[in-house]
Amino acid sequence: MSPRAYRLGRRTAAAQRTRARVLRAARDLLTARAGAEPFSVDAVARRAGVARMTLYHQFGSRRGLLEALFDSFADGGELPARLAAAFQRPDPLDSLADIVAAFARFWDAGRPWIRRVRALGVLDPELGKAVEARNARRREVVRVLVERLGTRYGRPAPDEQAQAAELLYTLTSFETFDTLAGPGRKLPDVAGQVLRLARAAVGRHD
Amino acid sequence: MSPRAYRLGRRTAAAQRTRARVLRAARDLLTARAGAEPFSVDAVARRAGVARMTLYHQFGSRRGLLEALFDSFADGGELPARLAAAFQRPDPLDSLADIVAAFARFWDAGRPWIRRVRALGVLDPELGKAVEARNARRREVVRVLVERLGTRYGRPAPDEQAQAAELLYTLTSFETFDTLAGPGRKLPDVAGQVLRLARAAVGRHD
DNA sequence: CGTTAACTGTACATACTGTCTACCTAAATA
DNA sequence: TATTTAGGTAGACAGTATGTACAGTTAACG
Repeated sequence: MSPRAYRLGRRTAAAQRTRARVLRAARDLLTARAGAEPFSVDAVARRAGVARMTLYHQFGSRRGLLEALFDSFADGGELPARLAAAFQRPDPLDSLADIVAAFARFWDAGRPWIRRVRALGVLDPELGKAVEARNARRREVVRVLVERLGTRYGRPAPDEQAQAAELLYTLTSFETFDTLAGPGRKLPDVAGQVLRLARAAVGRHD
Repeated sequence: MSPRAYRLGRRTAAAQRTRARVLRAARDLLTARAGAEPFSVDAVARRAGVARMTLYHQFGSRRGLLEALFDSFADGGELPARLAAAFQRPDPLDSLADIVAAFARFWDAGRPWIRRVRALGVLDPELGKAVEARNARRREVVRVLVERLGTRYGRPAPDEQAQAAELLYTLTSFETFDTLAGPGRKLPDVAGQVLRLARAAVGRHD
């Protein structure tokens, strides 16, 4: 697909490396114990072992850093592959189960710091837009799924489909997972509970 | 030195009045369009028409102000009365419906600023404790309800009851309501959707 | 070798929190 | 009436944060 850029040069390579190091430091800092340490540009820079100016040079601003962090996580993970695999299932109810499980894994992997980035997104409207853009993808995923369910199991009224999509969107949200998981629930248990509700949301109970 | 007995009459009345004015200003500021204006102690003071020092004098700190704001909302509303009324219903399934409706109303009334206070609670662990304390009440509400449902409709295994309580806790959370309501859904519609899931959560489908 | 760009160091303007001190004023009390 | 008390105010201050400006260093690149 994309031709491998074999002439990219050591300069950009090094730049990408520091970029990655900074993002990792930012993630670690956000993950750190109970939010005791405030998330400041300076703290991230110190943790990454670079100058504060490097951050502004590379990300433009604190917000830019957070957006880049959010993007790196969303793109870097294996969520897209898992979602694609879920849609391969012949029975859309199986797809639903896989999708719920995929999001549960996804949220669980970055729980402590995703929670904070989202909180920052609520407080900073600009950052909030970036978060919302990611949510739009999930919204599309559930919309397509509901469509398939309608085709397979009999199509309900359009507004009922829309309602089902809204419910699935909410059930697969980070907030639902985070609240339900609480301080120490096991991942499969939580995913199972969400799936039960999700089946109810589309009118297919156990 | 014998501290003179100083019974407070009109003074506390006046103090309560400024207190209320400040809290109102804080609420309005948090509600203000899209969070454009940052929530600073100074901004609240200006909006309330008092000196910044008055806020520190009255609430101790920015966090104290936010906690007071949160408390004033929780205590001042009609939620407790509605919950009490809900528990009067003979059929616990009717109680469930009323409880869901009560929380939906409650969250809807302060949606724009509750969202921000909760975000601030995520970022500030101390403030988060205050928020969590309020959630503990709701947790107790759903626990008692699940207990009643078990008595009335046949008691499931203890861990199933615990799971049902967790689900109801999540479904009645602000985050669920806020996500589901989106930008422009009608309150009764959202409450109805949540109720459907809540009934599924306790094993009572339509 | 000269150019370019990542990276750095320092200084600076701005804004916010929180503390301190002194002060004014009106209510409450002796 | 005289005095105490507490709510509210004003200004200065320290500490920390973001973000900008600018000059400097270093190493890859043509």
